[in-house]
Amino acid sequence: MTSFTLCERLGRLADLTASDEKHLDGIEHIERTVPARTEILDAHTEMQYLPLVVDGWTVQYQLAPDGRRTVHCIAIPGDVVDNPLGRAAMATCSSQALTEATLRFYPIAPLRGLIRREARIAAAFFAWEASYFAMLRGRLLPLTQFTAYERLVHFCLDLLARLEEVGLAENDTFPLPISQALIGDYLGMHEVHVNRTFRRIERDGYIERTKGHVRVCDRDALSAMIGFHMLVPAPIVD
Amino acid sequence: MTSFTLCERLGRLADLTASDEKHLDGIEHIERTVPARTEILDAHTEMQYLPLVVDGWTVQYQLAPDGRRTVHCIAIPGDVVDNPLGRAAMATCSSQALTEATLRFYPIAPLRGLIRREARIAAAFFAWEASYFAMLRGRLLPLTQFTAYERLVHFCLDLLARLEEVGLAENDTFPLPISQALIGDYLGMHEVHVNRTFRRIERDGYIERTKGHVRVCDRDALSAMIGFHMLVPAPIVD
DNA sequence: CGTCCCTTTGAGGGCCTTCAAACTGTGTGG
DNA sequence: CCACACAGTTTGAAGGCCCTCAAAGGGACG
Repeated sequence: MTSFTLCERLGRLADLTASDEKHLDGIEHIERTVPARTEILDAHTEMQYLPLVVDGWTVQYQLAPDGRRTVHCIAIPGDVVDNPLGRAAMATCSSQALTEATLRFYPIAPLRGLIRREARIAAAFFAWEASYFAMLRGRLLPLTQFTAYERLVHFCLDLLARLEEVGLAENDTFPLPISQALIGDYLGMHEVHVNRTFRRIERDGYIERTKGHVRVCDRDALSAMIGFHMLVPAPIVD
Repeated sequence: MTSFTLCERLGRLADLTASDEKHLDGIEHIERTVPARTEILDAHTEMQYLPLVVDGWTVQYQLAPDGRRTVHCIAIPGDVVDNPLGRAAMATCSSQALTEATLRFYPIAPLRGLIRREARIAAAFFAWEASYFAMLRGRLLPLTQFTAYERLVHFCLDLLARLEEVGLAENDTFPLPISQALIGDYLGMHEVHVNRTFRRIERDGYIERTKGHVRVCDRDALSAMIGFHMLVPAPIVD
């Protein structure tokens, strides 16, 4: 369930013809497994490949000149680390592996060619970008209006839903192999406050935390608390 | 300079053939001018049209169940209010006109057909979506790490650059026909604090405010203050 | 001239940050 | 096998940025 090829991933976003699939599968790609903390992308360098996460977690982050950091995206299997195909190939963020991670790197040049020639492939990339756009928009209300407590609740529900979708979470339990400092940079709050707030949510009986995992005890109550159903992007249909 | 058709707008994002342009120009659209405060979109209703702003300002916002509001996008001429083509047609946000505004509404069904059949048109929509994605990502560092002062500085520089690009700002001066409450909901701060912070920036000599307009006095100093050049999305090239 | 929307200013309080340090678990080398 | 380094978690105390509540002032409009 977690081993996507680019063709399979795009096939979920648009109806590809057999010819499209042949084109996509014909692209030579590089598969590589790297240990945790490996740098995958450097900001301000030219991207040669589209990096697709097959296994493990990666993060995309941006640094301010003074060292402050924001996390653009926490990528799980099935996600692209960064997609340069719709814009200049210069990487706008840095990225590194959070766990041991396996990635597939697809060369950009032939993909650009396919997008120019094959409408369904271009449409699939369009839909893919739209889904990432929707995901990012879903963070605006939490980031601008929610309290730390609510932001963290939203974070848990969102990650649980995303991981369930690729078969990496069940029984309301999901792995969380990342530090609280990173969660802080993702949600715009400080490491120390992430910790205090997490413990408060746990003390309130809404979640349980064990080593590297979180169990959501009362999903309905948490969803109602933050109106989660209203924040989830609509599924892609035609 | 501010009167875009959809075809012209897409043509800036990909190389369209004469045939593509004919297809796009062949789509019957509705042009409508509405007074300020007119509702343009309602969340949770089906979108039938792609709304392109030709003149005036519009805003896209989302409400939390308890009434808190976040502004997803401040749309200026050349922007789409919301693009449902890459996803389900259900509107995810509401939208209204901030000033008197002229919009062109392009029916969705024929556009979906074109995207499925014409690769360059699909590619242009992909690039368009990618540019909105990049714009949204550019707000993450301000929203999560910047102080209110820095966020407001970023807001001014960003809006100035966007308006210059469509010929609606010059001499470091741009129109700002929106309330401080709305700016607050865009930047995740309260109306009152927007006001205090704006006046502080003005007192510090960085900007001047006159009725409905802002002049950036020391653009270089402000850009350096927040590392603005590092936050601007890269231009679209092939 | 009154209403409405928006801006502006003041005072007080709370959420979150900042600084600091102790604690835990893991891997490494002597 | 222990000492040590290192990364991450946890807790405490103090302070500041921003929020909240409140109200006055200004401009547009009927």
